[in-house]
Amino acid sequence: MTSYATPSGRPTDDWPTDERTARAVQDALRTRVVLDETGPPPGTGHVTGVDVAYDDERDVVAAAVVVLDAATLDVVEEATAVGTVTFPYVPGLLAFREIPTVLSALDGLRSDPGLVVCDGYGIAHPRRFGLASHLGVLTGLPTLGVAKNPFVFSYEDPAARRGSAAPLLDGTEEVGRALRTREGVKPVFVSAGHRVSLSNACAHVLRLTPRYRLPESTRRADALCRSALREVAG
DNA sequence: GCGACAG
DNA sequence: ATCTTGTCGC
Repeated sequence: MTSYATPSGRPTDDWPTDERTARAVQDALRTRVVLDETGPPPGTGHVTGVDVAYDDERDVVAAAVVVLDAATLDVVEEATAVGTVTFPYVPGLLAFREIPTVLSALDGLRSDPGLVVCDGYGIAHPRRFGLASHLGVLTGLPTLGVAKNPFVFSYEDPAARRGSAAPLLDGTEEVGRALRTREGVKPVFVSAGHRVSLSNACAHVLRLTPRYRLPESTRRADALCRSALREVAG
């Protein structure tokens, strides 16, 4: 079993607790993001969904990882982990709130995660180092981000049919893509995390959304982390 | 200076 | 993220 919670960014010891340090960590690790790889072929191997749920009253956080067969979208394996919230929600620093517990959940897997699909952004980030990129650099796994909101970026509404896309822009730079996963429904916002190209990231997301707006991987992980949270809290 | 701002 | 009733639709 591979251990993810121990490498360069341990979730306990050298994990930032203040914003100043957290931004410095992002600036230091962003140089390790790999963008010149195409990533695993869509529809092959495993695709793992990751999500986290909170109980702010008790500072409890529950993470879930669900491994799917990329071809059939059948569940191959699941794992959860419960931890303590050690970082507040600060736009741009989401990774420091979620990653420690996610790494613990990944440690509970026996299967190869394959491509990891995160709830949030990859390089579509003020410092080009969002949650998905951060998780990718710490684990070495290929990752991509799927967000439900455009964050600080702009975009023009893509055509109504499923599969249509429009650039997600930071000024004139394309940092991701607004991708229509369901006809006439608000698009999702996809960005490359680590070791995956933007176009392949979109191809993966389309394969993961045969029926709903959000990827099957994140829907599965969302349901799992919520039930995991209920088992330890309210 | 003030507001906006992934989850 | 989370707090929450009813309601429209397959």
